[in-house]
Amino acid sequence: MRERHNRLSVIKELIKNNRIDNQDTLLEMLKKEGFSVTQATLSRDLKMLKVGKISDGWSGYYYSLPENDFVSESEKSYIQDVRRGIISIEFSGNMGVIKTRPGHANSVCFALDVLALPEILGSIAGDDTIFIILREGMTKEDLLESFQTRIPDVKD
Amino acid sequence: MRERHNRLSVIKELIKNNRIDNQDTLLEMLKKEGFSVTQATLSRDLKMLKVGKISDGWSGYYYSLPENDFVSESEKSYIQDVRRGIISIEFSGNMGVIKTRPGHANSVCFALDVLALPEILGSIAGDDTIFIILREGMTKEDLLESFQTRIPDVKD
DNA sequence: ATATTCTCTGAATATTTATACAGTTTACAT
DNA sequence: ATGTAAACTGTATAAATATTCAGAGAATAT
Repeated sequence: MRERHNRLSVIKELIKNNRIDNQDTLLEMLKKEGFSVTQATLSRDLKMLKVGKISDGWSGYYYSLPENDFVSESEKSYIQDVRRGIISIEFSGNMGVIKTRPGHANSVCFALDVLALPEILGSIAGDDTIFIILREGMTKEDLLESFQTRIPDVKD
Repeated sequence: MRERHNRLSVIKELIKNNRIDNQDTLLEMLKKEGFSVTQATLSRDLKMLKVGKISDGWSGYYYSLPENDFVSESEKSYIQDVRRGIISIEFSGNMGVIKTRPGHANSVCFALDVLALPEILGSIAGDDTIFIILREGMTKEDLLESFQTRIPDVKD
């Protein structure tokens, strides 16, 4: 009776790939996938999967898998942005200059902003150059170390 | 009738500092804070605040403020920069002029840049004055509203 | 001033979600 | 084989949350 197990992973997929905002519609989708259960069971499944219901930032709510499977998913793409764009980092006092491939400064800068490294007070991007300001008390070593851990494989 | 505004920020605090898992208990807490409303109103408030309900990883669910208020701790310091420096905003056509305390224009301008309000196409700072250009299709009302939500308590 | 619109609200109700309870099936020990 | 416990589920219902409707002020326009 490993039925539930399969169902759970299907539910996970459905939630990841769709904007679902109530159990009845999810129930429909499940039926199409060949799983026929009642709302009560689904409710239990969702609880088991620790699914949350969060705002879409506009006027509605939708189901979402717990942070771990999500935040890091999105974070990964930012890390990729950094990896793809970055060429070098150098420092002068509390300022850093990141050189990027042409046109990549913005995506890298934005990504850094999202990653919210504690060492960086702020950053501003041109076309292939980013200025970063270290937060007071932070050193370039601190930042590079943070890079090492948050964005592995970025050489310096 | 600025009642709701106050209530919203109290609700925010309550949610941030407590593990609340239903509206009735939140309603109780609100009452103790001097706000007496019905569940219907609270439901609307929560929607307005984009509050979500997420798993505690164990066996229950609790209310949680949207990522935004959390992801960018760094954003808070920029918001502070704006609050500290700004004096007034006025508009003429698609241009805006922000007056700041002497020497603050740059920090405010930089902060606005980081906050990346969608209504602002670009901005340039002098010593106590910032010019901003509204993005096409955006109105000053849009911008002021954006201010309201991103940088609460900045009067205009 | 009067009309008009907008924001905010409560009461009642609809919708959505969770759970108590009972029944079925499987696993596993005796 | 029989008993017992555990996992899983549906039905019915409770609990939680959202929305419809109507109305009261405030704000703005005429």
